[in-house]
Amino acid sequence: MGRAPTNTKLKLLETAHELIWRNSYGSVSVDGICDKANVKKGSFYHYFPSKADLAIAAIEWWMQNTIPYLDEIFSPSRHPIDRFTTLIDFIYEKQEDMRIEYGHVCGCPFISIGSELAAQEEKICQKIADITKQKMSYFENALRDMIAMGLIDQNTDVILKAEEIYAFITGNLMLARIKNDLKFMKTSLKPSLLTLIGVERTTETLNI
Amino acid sequence: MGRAPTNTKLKLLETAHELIWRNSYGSVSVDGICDKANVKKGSFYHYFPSKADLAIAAIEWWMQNTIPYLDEIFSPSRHPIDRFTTLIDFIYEKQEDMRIEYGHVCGCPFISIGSELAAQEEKICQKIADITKQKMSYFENALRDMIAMGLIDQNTDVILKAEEIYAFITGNLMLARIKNDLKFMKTSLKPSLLTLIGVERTTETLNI
DNA sequence: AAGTTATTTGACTATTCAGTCAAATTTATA
DNA sequence: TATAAATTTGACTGAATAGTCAAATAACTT
Repeated sequence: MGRAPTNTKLKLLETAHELIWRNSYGSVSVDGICDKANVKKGSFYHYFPSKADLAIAAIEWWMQNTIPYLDEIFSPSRHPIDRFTTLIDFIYEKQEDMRIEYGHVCGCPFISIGSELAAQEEKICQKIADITKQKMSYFENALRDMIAMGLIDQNTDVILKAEEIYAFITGNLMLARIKNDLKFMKTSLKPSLLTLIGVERTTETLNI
Repeated sequence: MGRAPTNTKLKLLETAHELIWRNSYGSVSVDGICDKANVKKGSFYHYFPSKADLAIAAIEWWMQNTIPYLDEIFSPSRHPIDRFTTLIDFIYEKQEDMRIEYGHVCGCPFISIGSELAAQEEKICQKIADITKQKMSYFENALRDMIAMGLIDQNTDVILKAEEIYAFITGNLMLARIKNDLKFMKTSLKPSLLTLIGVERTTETLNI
């Protein structure tokens, strides 16, 4: 009984996420999203009570989308140093793809939107804070393995170190977006990150 | 002959900068800026050809405002490690003041606005890239002194290291804004930054 | 085919937005 | 006091904005 669900909601999520990531929350209108998604405005408000709610849903959807990749990259079967270097490769490739397709480095959608709406949308901040914690837990997990393997200082505070790593990568993504330039990310981010983590030079140059 | 200049332009710069820093470029309207500055819209467009031009001028004005502080903090008469620790103190205090006054951690205005307008306003990106370079030159200068004093590895690439430092601080400011939380910045940023720079533990714990 | 339900439509508000402009006003100089 | 020049004003435009809603439609079940 009743009509089957359509893919309209998903189309809206995808379109909104892409437009907001490339541009900004403030510069993307509901009309613009609807046009690009070939959806009428009435349908939009059938699925989402407001523009802000769509943005939150799009972020949530994107994170769910990302988790399988993180699970693979941070697989316990992978050498912990390799997890971080693979993460950097993954981030770089995505950024480079988008730069080629859209003509602009796009950075991290969570951080860009979070910063833009930090003072306006409490809910969005909470959501992004949750995502941040979730991502850092991957780092913490890898750092614990590194301690167990004697790769880094036994007294490393993994919570703190994970936050440092996250801030470092975040900062690099922001600067890459503003400068529209992936040079640093391509050539220097990986060794810089390993130094930050505290991996010994000898291990680092083994190119694991 | 003719009428003397007034402080209207400055009032607009100050007001725009404060509102955009606290909120975002997209969420602040010309009307909002004019109301808060007690200036009529006609006057606004007498001084600035567009909203985007005001934003650029406000950023430029704020950087000019900041330079004397940077000059003092990075004075060659100061111990180079002390320059960085003083910078962190300076940043933290400003952020804490704003958090108390406005109820929200505000982060770095240059980076927030730059990220928001990265895909829309070429001019603003160029301006912020210039500011970034200018700030990093303070770091490079201090790093060279540190090499000369034997405080860090003689083979340190100061250009690269300055970029790392800038990204690290930037990332921390972004996360502080999104989480509305200065804990990490208050207690951990300083030691983390010194580790990133590569200062020996012994020197670090001297609390210079 | 009839009934049920979610989905889609398009026309509709009311507000806010950036930007315009000619006229009025202020303040300085000569 | 007359003149000159920058400054200020307020009313205006036209477009874009987020959001509403009743009616139409599509697709599924029985």
